[in-house]
Amino acid sequence: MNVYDVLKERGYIAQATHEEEIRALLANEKVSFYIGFDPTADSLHVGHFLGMMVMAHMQRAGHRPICLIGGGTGTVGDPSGRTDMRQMLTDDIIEHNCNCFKKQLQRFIEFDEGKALMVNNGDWLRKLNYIEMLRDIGPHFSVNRMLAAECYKQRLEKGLTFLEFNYMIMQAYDFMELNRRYNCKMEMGGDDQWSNIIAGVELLRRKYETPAYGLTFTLLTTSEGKKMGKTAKGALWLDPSKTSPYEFYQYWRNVNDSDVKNCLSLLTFLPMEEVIRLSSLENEQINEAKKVLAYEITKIVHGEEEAAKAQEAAKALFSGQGVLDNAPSLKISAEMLGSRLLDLLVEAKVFASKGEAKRIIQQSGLSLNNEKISDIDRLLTSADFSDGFCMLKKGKKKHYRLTLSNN
RNA sequence: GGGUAGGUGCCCGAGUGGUUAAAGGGAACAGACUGUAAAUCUGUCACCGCGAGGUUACGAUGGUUCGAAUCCAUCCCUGCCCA
Repeated sequence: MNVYDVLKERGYIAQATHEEEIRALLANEKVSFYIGFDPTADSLHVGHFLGMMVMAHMQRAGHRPICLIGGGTGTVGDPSGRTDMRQMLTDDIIEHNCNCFKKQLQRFIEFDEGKALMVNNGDWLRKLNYIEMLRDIGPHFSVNRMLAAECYKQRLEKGLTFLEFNYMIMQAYDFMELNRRYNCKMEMGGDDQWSNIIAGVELLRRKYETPAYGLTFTLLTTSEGKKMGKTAKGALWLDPSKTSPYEFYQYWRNVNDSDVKNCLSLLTFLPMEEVIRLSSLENEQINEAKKVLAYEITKIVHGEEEAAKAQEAAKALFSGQGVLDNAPSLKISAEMLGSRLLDLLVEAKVFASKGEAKRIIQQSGLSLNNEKISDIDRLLTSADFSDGFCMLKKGKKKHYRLTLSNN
């Protein structure tokens, strides 16, 4: 089966510059294609993960992914679809973030034997000569056309700086450079990148009359159209120290019924028949599908062992069976015993402030060893511990396994 | 550079001297109902305090006033129009 059809069947594809030609191209030759990742944070998140899934499908089909790290474009910041300007990052932060991205990408894409490439656009963008660059590619861009691009729509109302306006040109330049260096023929990206992608495709076609293609994939949104992968704390990160495998697992375990199918087909490698079977389960049966979904994604992102641990912990916490060893834990210093539970939990960042803690306790949202705490002055004592731990529950779903430490 | 409209809590947005920790909406959080779902309903939603109360907050800094998010000055930032 042609990868194009695989991608289409699984619901990845949003827009393509030349649908039939791309289909034929992917069927007939091994194609080098690229996806760019701008180093806006020190970890990739679920949005990036979707792109990596696309890369993985393409790689499995024999094509060559080029992961482009935006060490150059990251200095400018992509205004696409945004209402405000991105915070300008310092060179040090950008470099650090690039390194973090590199490490994470290596976990998902197979780089051995030239099966994939990882390059940084800082290598060429940062040493460009302004006049030369302008004269080289400037004539191929129409400002009128650029201004009409969908990606600037929001910003034309709120204000767009020249710095950011140039982002599109830099991205187009990247495609040209990758085409020259690695014979890269196609650029892929999230659908919000469509304008930037056609800019590159058109540049190559105009300037060199080279065939170039662009393909965008669906953005990961809920059935209500909201962005997926947002947690109370912010993004759902792929870095286990920023979002623990358990939290990660729980996120997917709790998606809406109506999003199960989409998530299964986009974020796991399960065969489509299985995706369809699971997502057509009804009522509480669909929980089975959610368990599979959570397990599968966690497995891809954090490995089988972590996925199993997360699943085990969830089972112990929510069904009361199995071992609690892998439940999210919290160490309490032994010498703090006898203090107010509330103070300890604020100290441990379970609550953002004492006010919040009190409120939750007053709303009966906190329980210790399955008993609701109603007294805000409740002390935590050794009597609460058995077998060296006690279980704390905040709200309906947040569990902590408290253990004692000696320092 | 000139004119003009603005900068309010996580976001949007009302408020133009005192009863305003600041309407309303959204998000979020807790509870009920459930399937670790959705929808719905109820409550909460700056910080400290058991409480009375206190502290900090409406772009920044200074000032007027018994009292300012609201008035004045200077500065910074943004939109629009003109050059």
